[in-house]
Amino acid sequence: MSTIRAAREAAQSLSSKVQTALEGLIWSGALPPGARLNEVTLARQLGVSRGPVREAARALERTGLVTVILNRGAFVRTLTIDEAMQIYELNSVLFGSAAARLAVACTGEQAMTLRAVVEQMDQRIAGGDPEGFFAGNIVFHEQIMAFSGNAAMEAVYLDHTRKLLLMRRRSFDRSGSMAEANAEHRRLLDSILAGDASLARQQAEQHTRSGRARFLTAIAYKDGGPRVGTAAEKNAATI
Amino acid sequence: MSTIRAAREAAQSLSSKVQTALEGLIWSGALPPGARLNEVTLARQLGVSRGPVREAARALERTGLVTVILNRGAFVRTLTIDEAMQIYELNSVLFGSAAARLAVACTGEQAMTLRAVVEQMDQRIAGGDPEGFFAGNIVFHEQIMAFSGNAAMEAVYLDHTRKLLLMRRRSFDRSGSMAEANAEHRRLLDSILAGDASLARQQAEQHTRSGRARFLTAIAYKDGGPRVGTAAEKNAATI
DNA sequence: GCCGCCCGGATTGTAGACATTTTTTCCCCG
DNA sequence: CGGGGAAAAAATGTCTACAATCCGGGCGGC
Repeated sequence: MSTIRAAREAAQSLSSKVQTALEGLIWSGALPPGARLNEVTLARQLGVSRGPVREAARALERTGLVTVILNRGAFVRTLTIDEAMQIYELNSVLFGSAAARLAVACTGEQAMTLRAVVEQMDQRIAGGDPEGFFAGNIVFHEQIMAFSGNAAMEAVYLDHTRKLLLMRRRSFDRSGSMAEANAEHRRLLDSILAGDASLARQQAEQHTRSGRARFLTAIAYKDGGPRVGTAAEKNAATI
Repeated sequence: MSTIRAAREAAQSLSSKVQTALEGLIWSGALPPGARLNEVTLARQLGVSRGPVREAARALERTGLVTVILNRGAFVRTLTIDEAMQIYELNSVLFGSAAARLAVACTGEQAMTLRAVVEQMDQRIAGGDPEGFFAGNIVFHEQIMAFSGNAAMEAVYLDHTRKLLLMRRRSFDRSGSMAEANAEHRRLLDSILAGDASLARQQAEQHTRSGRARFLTAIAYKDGGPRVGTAAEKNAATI
């Protein structure tokens, strides 16, 4: 029956598979920000026709990964710092709301799950596994959103976090950031378990802001610093 | 040059026009919730090929108006009461955040605009123009979201409000609701102009909850009441 | 020497045709 | 007379072909 499940999952439309492939190409940098998605080239590379490629591109447009211009095609979206800041603010509100909700309605099982994730992240920090920590970090936030019980909020959070993830991976290069972030996770979890909704909301929002700060620091390191400051005119610098 | 502008606006892809047409069909009830979007029929009716219809349907899927199932097509989405409640909660958080932000950063021009909208709604209530009030109500909320200066939040709010609008129009059938809602608008605007972010957030959230209550009342009237209560098992009743 | 114009190549937008899946219908069997 | 199953019909998924549009290079005029 495992084969049945496999066959069932394999039976998704070509567009979906193409969409996943395109996400991978964007992720890996093979399609850098600003690049145009040439329909015939991509179709040939992926061994499909232009139709599925077009549908996948339009789907990616709705998720915000690309923008399409009439008669000119789809371009990999370049997120400005301003847009990233706005997404952080949005995520802050959503994550804070979810934490507050969870503080008054957290089950024992959920608490154990969250504790386990935090423990695991600590181990991965100690073991020098930044990729593992990164994955655990995502799980922690997504679990809290999922446990909050509002599917609409969760979907919005996931959508926007994915956009940020396109560039955020580098934010945790320094091990100090990871320990700092996980300490915040632990404090937030304590507040939730204590049932203090107001404190949990505040800590969740603060944690998101800290993540934003870590992200900006990483950007500054990467780009050499001065640019972030000088480009403040429009903050149009792509990341 | 007016002709140039007109030509420029007319020069949008067929998919966009088809999408608008489909939204209209769903809006008007010609495509009731649960109905399947027959590609060849719609294509024939609209005088285009299946391609644009498909693209429009996929676009509508991302906006949440339809859901598409592999090999079965696109169906007009049926929003459950649970989902509507979750969207109200999400909107409450977003609207509250925007109001709080606006309370500390509202310009004089923005204040005048909002005041004018509220005045206009009052006039339309007095003039017995529920459709006009309904439009003004949307403008008021969207203006606050726009003035808050976070495009990401605004986009999320608009997207989800549009889903609710599919059914919310009937919520204001009783004139008492309109007066009540506009009184809340006025109080919220006063808080914003007073610069009290905390109060503005609270009033904005409260206003959204009131809107949810008005909506539930309208639903109860429409469906005869008992169903909402008994269907609480899964709240799967479509609206 | 520079600007504007025109034309060819390339690319996207749309239409129509074929393949695959789903749904419906109808017949046969119990 | 009701239910199961197979075949036909219909609908979607995908592919190929054609039309409209946009970008870059070269030419002529000022």
